[in-house]
Amino acid sequence: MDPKAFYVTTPIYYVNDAPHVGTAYTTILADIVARYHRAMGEQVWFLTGTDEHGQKAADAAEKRGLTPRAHCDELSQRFRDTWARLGLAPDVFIRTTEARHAAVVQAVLADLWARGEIYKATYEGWYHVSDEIFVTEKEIEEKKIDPSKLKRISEENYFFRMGRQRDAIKAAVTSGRLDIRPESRRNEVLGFLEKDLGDLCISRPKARLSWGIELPFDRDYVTYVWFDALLNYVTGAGYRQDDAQFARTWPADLHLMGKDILTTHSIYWPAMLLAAGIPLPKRIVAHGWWLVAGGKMSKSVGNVVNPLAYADTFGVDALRWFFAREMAVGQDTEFSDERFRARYDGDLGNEWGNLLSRTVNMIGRFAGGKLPRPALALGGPSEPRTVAEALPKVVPGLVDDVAFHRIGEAAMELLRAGNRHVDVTQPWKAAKDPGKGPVVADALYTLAETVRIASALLAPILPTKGPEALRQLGADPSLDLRRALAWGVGAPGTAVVPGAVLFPRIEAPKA
RNA sequence: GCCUGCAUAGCUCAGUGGUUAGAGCGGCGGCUUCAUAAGCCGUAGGUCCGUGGUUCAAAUCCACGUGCAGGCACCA
Repeated sequence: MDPKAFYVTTPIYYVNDAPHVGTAYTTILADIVARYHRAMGEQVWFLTGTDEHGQKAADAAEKRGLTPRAHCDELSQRFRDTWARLGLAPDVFIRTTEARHAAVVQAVLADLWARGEIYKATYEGWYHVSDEIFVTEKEIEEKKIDPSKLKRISEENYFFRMGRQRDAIKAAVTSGRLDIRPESRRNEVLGFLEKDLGDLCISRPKARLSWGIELPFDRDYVTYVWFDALLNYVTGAGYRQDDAQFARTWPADLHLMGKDILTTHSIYWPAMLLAAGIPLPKRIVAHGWWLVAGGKMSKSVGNVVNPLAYADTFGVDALRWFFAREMAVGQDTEFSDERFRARYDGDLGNEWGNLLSRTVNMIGRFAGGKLPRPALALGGPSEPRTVAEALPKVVPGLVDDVAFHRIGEAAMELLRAGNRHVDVTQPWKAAKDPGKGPVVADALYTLAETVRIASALLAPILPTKGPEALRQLGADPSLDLRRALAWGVGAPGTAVVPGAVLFPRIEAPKA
């Protein structure tokens, strides 16, 4: 049997929101996760996609004079185009409007209905007549809705017995079988589970909303959001379509998402899976928001960051680096032009790109363009070597923790040690002294290994620039990361390939 | 209203009882030229939110207060 693949997901994004910094961040994060696991020799299955049913999509389509299908085709394509532009390579881009997904949703619903996990009941509440939606008392108060627009009505609907699953979910979270991170979010979920867990309304009468997946046991209704959207994670893994694929993909190893939809994923989704008899995902990680000037980005304030503009100006790799390096997953973090430039110029240009330049150049000038054979074994002891040799022990754990800011910091620490080593050894001076050939060889070998290892380590975050740096050093970009991290892999005699400056200074004033 | 978390250098943060509290960035001074006006060295800068307590010893544990963030308050 094929080995289990590492299965990482983003949420499927609602088509009526255009791709923005939040969705771009989540998707890039998932791509980085996928690349690290691939770099370490694992099979990977990376899913993203679009959520396309529901009132907003139907309304928007009607306004444009399009069928919902045509409207969604167009908006879904916008996400695909954006991800392609950002160089993201999901293994599957799922759409909730795919026929195979409807089949999965209906099969699960039919099964739950047959086993009494779904029942019909009456919902009574305030209905907003012109908006054609039910509103809560909280919403009425907060949005100061005009009472004359509200009507008290009751409606028959179908409910999923979510409350039954409370203890099982709690047990899964407490035991760590369902690992929710960061810990503060896990506590939040456990707090939520302390109280009674209600059942979940999962339907809408077609008379009110027809753009959805029909309930298999009542053709007058479609299912509402939860089963429709969440089951994509199993559809995309081959559930009820390809048993072999499902077996090597599910359970998901990592559901990534913004903190806004944590409850949905850590309560509703596990409840659905438990009721359906499908194993739970292993881990849920909720990340924070990108803030601007200390506050949330908002369209009305006009302070929304367009990540594509940064990718266009500085390159996709630079955007990925900023996302990975600047935000500790789980915390809110500020996105500013100043910080972006500091990361680009400081980390990428000065520490990494510049060290690559000076190393390749010195090998060209003082070693005939080939990686010299060190006099001392592996170039002798040195600070960069000490730093590098600690990496294999910590990197896998950092990947597992989705702690890419720490991986970035570790790479920078290595590069800083490399830059110091240049000053300590001063190869350009030693090269003038015929008796110091061994010193030059050791220094240049040490520097080349330093940059090679840092570049290999960073390649999953910067999938263009990392391999480019490795090629300039004559190293193999396809080498397994665990192997590439080993000091001494660089073979004496390897020709360096001087190339373009890795991160040229960009003078554009604003992205 | 209830619950949780956080509060450390100008900025972002590390530091979960034990010598003069650390890093990166930024500031200031110097050195250097292999390199992308890059690099290196040195240096300044902190009542570790406040008050009280536990302890031989507290940024670190406890209580209260203040501030900020978040969750819940029967959101189909």
